[in-house]
Amino acid sequence: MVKIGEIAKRLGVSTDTLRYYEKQGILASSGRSESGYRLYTEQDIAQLAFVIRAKDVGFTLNEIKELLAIKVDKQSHSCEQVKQFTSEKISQVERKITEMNAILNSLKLLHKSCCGGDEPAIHCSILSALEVQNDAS
Amino acid sequence: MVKIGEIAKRLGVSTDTLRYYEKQGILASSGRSESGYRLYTEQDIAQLAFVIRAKDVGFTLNEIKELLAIKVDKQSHSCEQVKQFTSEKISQVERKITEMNAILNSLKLLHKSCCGGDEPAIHCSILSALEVQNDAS
DNA sequence: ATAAACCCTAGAGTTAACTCCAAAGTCAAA
DNA sequence: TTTGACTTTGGAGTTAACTCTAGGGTTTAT
Repeated sequence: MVKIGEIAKRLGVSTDTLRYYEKQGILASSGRSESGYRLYTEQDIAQLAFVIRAKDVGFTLNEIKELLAIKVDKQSHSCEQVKQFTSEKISQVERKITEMNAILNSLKLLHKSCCGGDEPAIHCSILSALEVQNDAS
Repeated sequence: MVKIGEIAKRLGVSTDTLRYYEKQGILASSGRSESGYRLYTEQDIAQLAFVIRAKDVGFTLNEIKELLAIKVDKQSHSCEQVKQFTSEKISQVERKITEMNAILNSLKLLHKSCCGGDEPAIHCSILSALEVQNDAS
């Protein structure tokens, strides 16, 4: 059980952010000390790491909340609901990966062909790189 | 040369957003009509498509502006600068793709193992899926 | 035992990225 | 020719996700 400052430092976020996430229902601490300090478990840290990763690749906190909320039990979601929801999210992530790869290819093309020594620098902007891709497709 | 409404509809953004992007130096129209209407070329549309894609995968407008600004000419950037900058961005995108794949794997695991009929539903949350991944690594 | 470094809450302030509004000019169709 | 759908500008308003401040309690190192 670690205090808020420790987990903040370990994951590179501010303590304010952690309290904000708690308020938003993203990540509550597992408990409190006698004096009211938040105490986090390793599980909490794993969850927070997931949140940060998901945020970094463009998910909103609300979407992340939905992801974290996936559970199968009597009260909340049925199996079917979970299957459906995860399917949608899988497609969404796969689409993002595709888009990311397109951007990556543009950048690589740019990196490779821009300054080719004697050759004319024809592909020296993202846009010209994009054009080449479009031509190729 | 198409008007702002046309390009907005084709790319699924609002005309307000396009004017906002212009103000931010992300994408200016190629010209204006007699009456002052913004006119866009197919090139502009390609550029805007890139902007939208980059935004969708988590780049900020400022980062996108940097990407679009890459050019090699006497006035602006040297070859070395471009090489350096694109290298950094390539690493960044590759890291994002890795993170995205981690999330994708969690989701797939969840999708596959959550509702396995008779078997107990052990991997029924992102967190338990994450744990399995951590155990495996 | 006291200063420094930590933690608490409530609420105000900030930034990015839109989004909306008012007032007015332009264009195509009936 | 006038109605309706477009466009213009400038500026105000909104939302998400923090970030900061004030005023206080707690822990730890010296």
